[in-house]
Parts: sequence; structure tokens; C-alpha cells
Amino acid sequence: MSETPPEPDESRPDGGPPPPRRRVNRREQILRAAADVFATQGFHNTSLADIATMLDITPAGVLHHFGSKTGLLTAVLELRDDTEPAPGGSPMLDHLVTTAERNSERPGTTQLYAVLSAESATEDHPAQGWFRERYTVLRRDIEGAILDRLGPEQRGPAGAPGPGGHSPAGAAAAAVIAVMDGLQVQWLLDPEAVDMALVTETVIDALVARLARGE
Amino acid sequence: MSETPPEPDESRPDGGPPPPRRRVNRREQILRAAADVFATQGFHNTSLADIATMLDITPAGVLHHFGSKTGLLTAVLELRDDTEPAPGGSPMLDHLVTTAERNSERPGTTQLYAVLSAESATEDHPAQGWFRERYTVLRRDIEGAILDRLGPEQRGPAGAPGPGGHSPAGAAAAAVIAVMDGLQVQWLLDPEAVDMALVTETVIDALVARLARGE
DNA sequence: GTCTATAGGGAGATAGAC
DNA sequence: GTCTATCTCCCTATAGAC
Repeated sequence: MSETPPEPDESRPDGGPPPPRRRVNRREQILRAAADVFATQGFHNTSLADIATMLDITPAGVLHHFGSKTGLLTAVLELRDDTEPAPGGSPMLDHLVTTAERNSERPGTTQLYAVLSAESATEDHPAQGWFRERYTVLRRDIEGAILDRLGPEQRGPAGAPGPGGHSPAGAAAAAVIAVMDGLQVQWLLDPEAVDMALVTETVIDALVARLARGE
Repeated sequence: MSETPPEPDESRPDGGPPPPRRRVNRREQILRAAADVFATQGFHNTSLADIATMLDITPAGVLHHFGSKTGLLTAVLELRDDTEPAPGGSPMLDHLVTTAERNSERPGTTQLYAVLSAESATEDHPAQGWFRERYTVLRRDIEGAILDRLGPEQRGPAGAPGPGGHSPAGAAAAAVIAVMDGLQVQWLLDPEAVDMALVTETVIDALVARLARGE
């Protein structure tokens, strides 16, 4: 299953800086394994032993690098594999569709965030603050992207605060995020049943069109 | 918190069936406690002891009634507190908004399904089949409701199979469900940040308008 | 710096008391 | 029919070996 790359003896002529390790760093190996198994099993349902076994070490070997199971979770979340940086403004909306498409080919990552985000809504979950912050930032950014796409002339009413202190564009932003999240669960349970990218695009278009009409 | 309604002593003139218990039935008490705590803590993170403690019995006392922890989960899911039966056809769409509104006042139930549905997307989760089936039925019903609202004249293109074998109305149905689910997670993490009913209504309207325009 | 041995405290479920 | 005593297993984390 897990291959352990051979470790060549590294020669250091002078008494230089601390020896660089050929092996990518145990820490990274553990992070990858943890991300995989948190995704397929959830956080609470995963034991340190599950992760340790994948690397042929003991559970305590894992804990050494992260202090606690919670510390490991935090590190996994920070990992954020942003292969491509998210653009700002109107192009961000297209980027969201692309992301949905990409997620269809990475069940592991998709599952990781889908499962953990919902699990974080339980009492005193260690990832709660992380996800709360993430949603706050996402809502703000996507609201900006929507206003950007509408253009200055149509922006007026959509940007103004509405009921509950939220602007229509802000509500639309929450909706877009919600659609993407909700679709992931449906897709994970039944991949044939939904086309995440198509539906995401449809909802974005429908919401932007509605805002453009000033409703 | 949970009130235990008094059980009137039922008089049996003849030597009828086994003696009625004054207490509502242990089974029901356990179900309510389990639903509460599954909601706030998730399924995997909840122990039988957590539930047993609430009723001042031992974990095995709980297991007696349901055989296994999984059996208890299944029973909780079947519980479905459909206070009001969901209508069919176009009124169902209004009912969805009402449901979102009601969910804002029942964090417990909201959390139960939000957390469990995502958790069910993990490997071999006992509730996986239940949620898969639930989504399949919901998508079909809501698709019907959308077509109903569109009316016969506009229904044509929306009902026809599109890319991936799914009709535009079917995609919209998946989107509506996704929005409701996704909003729940955002709302649970930050109740002030989103208005579930408002956003749900907005998305439904935007999607129906789009279909009506034949896009 | 990296990891193992072991502690110490639950977990779910079986078997059987009342 | 209802529940407890108890078994066995597995969990996270500390302390310390190499």
C-alpha cells in the first residue's frame, strides 16, 4: 500500500546548516495520510492508529509531530491545496464552477471538506472556528464578485442592505456557497445523480440574472 | 428541556392485553434523548453512555431496546417529525420555505439532519442508504413541484432530459435541496449570518424564473 | 529529532439477573 | 419485558528510550 522511498546517505563536506532530509518529512506523510482518512471516515470516527498503520508506525509516533489529534486536524485544514490561486472579482464566479468540476475528480478532497464542515457544527468541535471564519470570508468575497459582475449600473439595489441587514448580493453569495456544499453531499452519496459543475453554474446564472433585473 | 407528558391511566374493563405502563414507554424516551444528543454531538461522537446517563440507566439498558447503536440511529431517523404532511405539486415549493423558517426555530432537528447527512457520506456509514434514498425521493418530488409551478405551456424544455440525462427541472430540484442543506451548516455555525428562509425563497424564485424563460 | 512502550480511561456488546 | 454486571477491545496521551 504505502511505499517508503529509500533514504540515500547525504554527504555534507563542511559543518553546514542542519541536514536536509531526503524523505519529504514525516510530517508531510502524516498530513497526507490524515487528510485521506479524515475524508473517508470523518474526524471523530478516525483513530490515530488508522493513520499510524498507514505509515507503519505507532499512534504515538503520529502524536509526536502534532501534539494532539486536534492539532493534526488543524494542520490538515491549513493544508488547503490551492493548486491555483482563486481570482478576485467577477472571474471568481467562473472559478467556482471550475472548482466544482475539479471536485468531481477528487472525491477525497471533496469528502474531506463536506464531511468536516458539517461535523464542525457539533458542540465544541475543534474545527468550528476555522469553518466559521472560512464561510465569513467566502461570503464576503463572493458577494464582491457578484457585484463586480453586475456592473456599476445594476449594482445599486443589489448592494444595498436588505432585510436582516444583508444585501441581496450577500444573500446570493450565501446561496452559492450553500449550493456547492449541499451538492457535494448529494454527489458523494450518488455520483450519477447530480452534475455539480452544471448545477453550480445554473444557480449562479439564475441568481445574477435575478439581481440584474433588480428583484 | 424535554417535557414528559403525563400518561393517563387507561381503564380496561375486561382482562385485556398486558398492563399499560404509566411511563410513556422507555423506548420513546430513549429516542428523544438520542435525537437530541446525535444532533448536538454527531453520531460517531456520541456514546451510548451519553444517552443512558440522561435517563439514569446504563448503556446496556439502551441497547436492550434497539439491539445496537446502529439500530438506535435507524430508529431516530425513522422518527421523522412530520408535524405537517408535505403537500405535493406547486405548493410544495412554498412548503420548503416554510420548513426553512421552522428550522430556524429548531436548531436541534436542523443540526440532526445537517450533521448526519454529511456524516453519512463516510465509508460504510449506517445511515448511508437512508439518506441516499431520501435524496432520490426528494429530487423527484421537487422536480415535479417545479414542473407543476411552471405550468403546461412552459414545461416543455424544462422537463426534457438535458446533459447527463437530467432534465433542467431535475437539476433545479437538486439545487434547491443543496441550498437548503448548505444553508443549514452556515446557519448552525453563525445564525446571524444567513436567513435560511429568505435565501431559500430567493433561489427557488430565481431558478423557476430562469426555467420559465426557457434557458 | 523520531518514535515505542505503556498507562489509564472509555467504547460497544454479550450474558444473565430480576 | 426491562435492565445491570461485566467482558473485551480500542482509544488518546504521557513518559521516556534511542
